Amino acid sequence: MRGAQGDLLRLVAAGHAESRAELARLSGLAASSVSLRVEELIGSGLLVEEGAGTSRGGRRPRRLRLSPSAGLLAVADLGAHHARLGLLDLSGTPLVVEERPCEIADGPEATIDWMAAAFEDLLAAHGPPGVPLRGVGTGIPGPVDPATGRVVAPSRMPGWNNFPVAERLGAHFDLPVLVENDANLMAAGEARAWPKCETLMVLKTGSGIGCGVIVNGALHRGRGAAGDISHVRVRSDSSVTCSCGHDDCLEAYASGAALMSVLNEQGFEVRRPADVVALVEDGVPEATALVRNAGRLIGEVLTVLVNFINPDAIVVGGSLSPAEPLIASIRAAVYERCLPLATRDLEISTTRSGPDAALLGAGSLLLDAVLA
Amino acid sequence: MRGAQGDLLRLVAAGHAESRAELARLSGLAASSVSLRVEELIGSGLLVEEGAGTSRGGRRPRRLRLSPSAGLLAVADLGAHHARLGLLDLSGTPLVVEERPCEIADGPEATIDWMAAAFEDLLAAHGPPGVPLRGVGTGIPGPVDPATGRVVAPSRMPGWNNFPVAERLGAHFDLPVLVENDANLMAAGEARAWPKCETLMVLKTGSGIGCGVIVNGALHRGRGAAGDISHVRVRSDSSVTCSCGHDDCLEAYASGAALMSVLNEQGFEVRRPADVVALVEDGVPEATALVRNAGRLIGEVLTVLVNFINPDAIVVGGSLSPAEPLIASIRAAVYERCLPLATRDLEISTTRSGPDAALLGAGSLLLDAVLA
DNA sequence: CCATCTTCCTTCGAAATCGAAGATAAGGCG
DNA sequence: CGCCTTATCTTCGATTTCGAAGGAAGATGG
Repeated sequence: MRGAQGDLLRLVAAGHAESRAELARLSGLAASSVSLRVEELIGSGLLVEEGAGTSRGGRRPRRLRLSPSAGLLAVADLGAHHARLGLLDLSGTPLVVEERPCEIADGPEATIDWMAAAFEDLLAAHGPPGVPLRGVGTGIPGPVDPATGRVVAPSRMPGWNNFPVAERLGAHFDLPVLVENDANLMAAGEARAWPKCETLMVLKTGSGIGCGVIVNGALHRGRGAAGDISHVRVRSDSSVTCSCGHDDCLEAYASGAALMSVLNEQGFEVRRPADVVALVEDGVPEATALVRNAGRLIGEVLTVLVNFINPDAIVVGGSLSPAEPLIASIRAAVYERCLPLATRDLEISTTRSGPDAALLGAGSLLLDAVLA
Repeated sequence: MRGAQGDLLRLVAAGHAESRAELARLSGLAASSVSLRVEELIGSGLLVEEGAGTSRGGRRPRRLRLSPSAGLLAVADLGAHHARLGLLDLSGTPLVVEERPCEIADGPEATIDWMAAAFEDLLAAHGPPGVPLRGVGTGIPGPVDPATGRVVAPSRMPGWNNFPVAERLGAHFDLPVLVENDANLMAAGEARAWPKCETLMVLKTGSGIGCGVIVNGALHRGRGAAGDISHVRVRSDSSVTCSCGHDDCLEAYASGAALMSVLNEQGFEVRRPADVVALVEDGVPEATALVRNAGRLIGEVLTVLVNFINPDAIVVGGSLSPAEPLIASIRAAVYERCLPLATRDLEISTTRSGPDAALLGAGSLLLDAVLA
């Protein structure tokens, strides 16, 4: 969408503006120009006027929304053994979300082709007739080079190194394509739920430990690995060699995989990070102690980062995040050791967007490409 | 300066554009509009056309510069016992820079009033007649709340806590006033010398350890303390309690003050960080070992941050930075332990802007306020 | 030396944007 | 209920910006 119209559409779609007046304030355009463009957008069927908003002391705003028939986005979040798939409208509202089994170890060609078929499937089953698909996107559990859309040196994705994911996915759909690290997508999704926070750290605690960073309201990608904290050296009595070849990486002590391996050795049967959470909720002391120690280690790493970028909030998500002791010990470590100025208004809490955060984030980022 | 004209002026002043064509490319305006505005700016005496630039295969650009008579900026960089003072033109080029003794421990009122007098002094001696002062700014060796221009909980500035520096300085000059942490100013100054780097970490190694962060080309302030790494816990055999009350802060091992105190105990006479550098250059093994250890500790802290924000470059400045072993051991630690993706094109080197980096940074930031 | 290409800059009618004024639609208050 | 205040949205003439076309000045290459 060209020029001013695209800007307005983006503001509405992203949820930043709901009325002509808000659009004028946020876009910097004159109110009269906004009205003209909005009429055009309504005329072309992309926006709809829907009832009135609440008054702020004067005339009530006429609420604007993206037309449900403006288009659809198909998004996915790949995990090691499952994929979450969803269909969103252009304002990022999910029409349908499903989780399906999917082995990432089957390699990139098979996985991506499977994903494309699943998207077609969802469209046929849940896509309103006549509404066009406008973009596709997926999250990848490994580093992604933002420039090329290739996976770069992933640690747990055999066969994917340097594979041009965006290209392959684009071959199925002649549309804007987004390929992004899963923690980054999660961060982008959470960012919409924390509108007052300009700087945000979003932690994904599952089998691995991922982290996405929002600086100044925008996802910070760096060279594609920004937010990676899993191979930070932690202070520890023992000494463990991580898969990356270095000693005492955070991941080797505090990731879901590390916790599971210890618990399995101790005779518990855990297969997924959620099983660890279940043990903690059942009050199994070994599990609780382990999780608490993981939180302490993660928190100690975060102290450095909190002093450094002064985030407005730290959001903890991922399959391990429901474990209360985890977030409690993260909080304790951060509040104890960070500078007062950095923690004064710092909020540390669990996800506001829930398990679909990454899908919502994919929608949010895709929007920019679709309405460019 | 209102609207489009201000944007163009800023681009020229910041050194991003030198011709109408470049302005058109960078501002997003049409070439014809740029020409119109530039004519107006030349007419009002703010811009001057000065010779021709070098051809890039076609007609040579007509080079634009800020008029030397467009205005002056008075800037300072406060240290514990000295202040650097300078007069810049609006393009950030220094007319004069001086270092004068100044005790920050004399308290804020005395220091700021002294600074105002020194500015008047410089203007009288070096300010071209008829050229107006357009803004004043200063760097402070402690945290500054960007919103209020107050000093917040400084560690080595008795009597300054919560003092409204910007307000007091503004009472002397009815002009835009900038008050900013000194490491942040240094970062802003270096950023101009690293135009291809979007993300930059600038380390100030002197009596203390400061760090400024440039993300996406802009200074990241966070809550005012962003970049603070001096109170990060380091791995160490012994145990030292820092002035902040915690154990084993980086500052307690690797700051110039810490090195000086150890060397003094060993019978060397060192009064300033530069004396430490001199010992190292004289090949005194005790000093070299100490500096190398400091570099290693700093480097280990940086590994976390490099993995996290993936900077394009790390710039080391400050009075300790001429010591070769310091930067060498920082490099060693970072390259050894960071992710390959993060270090692939990472440059780690000493300052490009030299000792005036902070003054140049103050000019750069002040410009935004002056041309707003 | 001359044709051709590239880049830089200007000209001028068309289109978009602005902003002041006013119309419209609420809530608050005596 | 009338009147004031606040806020939203529209109308319309003035201003700014755009973009296509072309002129200016130099590079390139026979």
